Amino acid sequence: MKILHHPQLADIHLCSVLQALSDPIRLQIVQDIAARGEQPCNNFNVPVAKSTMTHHIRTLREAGVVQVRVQGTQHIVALRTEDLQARFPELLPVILKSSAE
Amino acid sequence: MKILHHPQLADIHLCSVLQALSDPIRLQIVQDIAARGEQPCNNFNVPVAKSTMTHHIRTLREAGVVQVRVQGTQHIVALRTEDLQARFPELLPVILKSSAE
DNA sequence: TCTAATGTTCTATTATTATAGTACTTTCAT
DNA sequence: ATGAAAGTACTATAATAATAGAACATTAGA
Repeated sequence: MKILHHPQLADIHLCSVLQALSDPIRLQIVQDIAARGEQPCNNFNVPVAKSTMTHHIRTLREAGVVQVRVQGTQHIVALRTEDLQARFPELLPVILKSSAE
Repeated sequence: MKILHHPQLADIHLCSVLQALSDPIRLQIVQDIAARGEQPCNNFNVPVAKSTMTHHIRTLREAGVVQVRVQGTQHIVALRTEDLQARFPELLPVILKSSAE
C-alpha cells in the first residue's frame, strides 16, 4: 500500500492553506466535505478528469487541509478540522462561511 | 491622472481574495498595513523590484483587498477593512491573526 | 525650468499550476 | 483467475503568475 504524506501540524503554513483554498474546484471540494462529511474522491461533483482530481486532492493534502485514508480501492478524504483549528483558529470556519453564498 | 480601478463590494470574490493573500510577499504587505496603517508603496520592506511591487499592489487592489489613493508622486495603500468585513465577516482579522506568528 | 522621487508600462523570462489522456496498480467481488 | 472499480503515475500542454530591467510619466521642490 502507498504511503500518503501528510504534513505535521507545525509544518502547515498559512500561505499554502490559502493557496490550496484559492482554487474554485478545491474550495468546492472542501465545502462539500464540510457539508456532507468525509467522502471518496469519486463522490465529489466537480467537472474535472480523474487525474485532475488526483492533483487537487494531493494539493489539499500536502497543504494540510485534508486527511486521506485508504479504504479498499477508495481514498476517503476528510477535513483536518481540529488540526486546522489548532494551528489557525477560526480560519477554516470563517472561509467556509464566506464561501457559502 | 491615472484612474485606478477598484472592484465594488459585490464584485469581490473569495477565491480572488484568498489567491491575493496566498503570496508571502503580499501577505507581508497586508500585515504591514494592518500593523502600521496606510503607507506608500516604497515604504514596504519587501525584497522585490519596483515593477514587481507594482504587480503585487495591483493584484491586491484588483482582488479588493486594498484601496490605493494617489497623493503627489506617491500611491498610498490602505486596507479595505470595512468592505472586507461587510463581504466576508472576520476573514481578514482571522487571516491576520493566523499570519502573526 | 531642471531634477529627484515615485511609480507605471512594456517586454521578457522563468516557474508554477490546472488540465487531461494513457497506461499502470491495487483491491474487491464474481 | 478475471474483470471492474478507484485512483495514481507519467507525460504533455496551455494558462497564469512572479520576477525584474529599461524606458517613460507625473509631481514636488529647489
